[in-house]
Amino acid sequence: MPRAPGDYLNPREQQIMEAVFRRRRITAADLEEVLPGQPSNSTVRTLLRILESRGHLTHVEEEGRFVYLPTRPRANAARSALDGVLHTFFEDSVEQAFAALLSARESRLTPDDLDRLSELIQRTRDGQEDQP
Amino acid sequence: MPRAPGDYLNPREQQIMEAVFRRRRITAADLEEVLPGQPSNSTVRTLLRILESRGHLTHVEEEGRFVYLPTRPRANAARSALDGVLHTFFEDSVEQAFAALLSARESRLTPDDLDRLSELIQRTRDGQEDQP
DNA sequence: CCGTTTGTGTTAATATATTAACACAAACGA
DNA sequence: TCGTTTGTGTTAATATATTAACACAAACGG
Repeated sequence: MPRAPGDYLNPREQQIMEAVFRRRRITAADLEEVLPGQPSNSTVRTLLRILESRGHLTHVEEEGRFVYLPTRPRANAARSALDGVLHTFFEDSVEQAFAALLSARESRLTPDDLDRLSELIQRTRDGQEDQP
Repeated sequence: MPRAPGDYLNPREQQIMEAVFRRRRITAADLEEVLPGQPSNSTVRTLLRILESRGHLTHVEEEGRFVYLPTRPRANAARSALDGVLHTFFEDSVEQAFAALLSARESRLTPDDLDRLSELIQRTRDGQEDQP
């Protein structure tokens, strides 16, 4: 039975959902390698089944084994995750979050990267003109 | 005893840490109002003590009651949270995360907001010139 | 054909999280 | 002064998460 929406995932569930979202799809065997603590294959399959029963995952059968996929659209989940971080740490401010992303990453962002970001903003501005 | 670093928080711990980071500081009475499910004051205090024993919180006494604070520097925690989201959903790409923050928020970001973001990028670029 | 490998479902033991009862101290107002 | 309020610490019952043993099916190689 799915838990109430807005409920938080327990530690193992978090680890699994992150792995699935990162890789888009995952099998029990894959997950066994990914999860810390070297859980048994049996354990991993149980966890996957629980997550499916709670509505977080679904599965398709491929070549005899189960491939698990997130039920939530990826973009949707990504947005929620970002919103959560903004809410907790940045007073829901996109600008503050931007600043954090830029700062101390300076060494990793090339001038070309920055150009692309500027362009992205420009495109956003352009897009707004159509629907003011 | 603190758990291993990198360990995930359980649901209640997540809720509490988010509340503390959002408000910077919190008392048991505050938290009682914030947490879903109307836990008793006794319960809340127990949870806070556990979080302190695990190294996530510390407390100071003010006017006879305990005020709890995160042990981790806020900026540090914020960064980790952002990095986590980037890792799970955006292939560690700042650019992809930017795009997500901009898209579908268009209606909420004013042209002035966008100007400020551009400026932020410009400042980042300027800062880099000093240390190429 | 039969043992090995790799997959599944069922079920249950154990560990951890979650909740709160209870006991006690200090501050406050009648 | 004495009951009430609001805080604390100790302790324990209960619920949930976590782990994996066990049983069985299908595919594969010798």
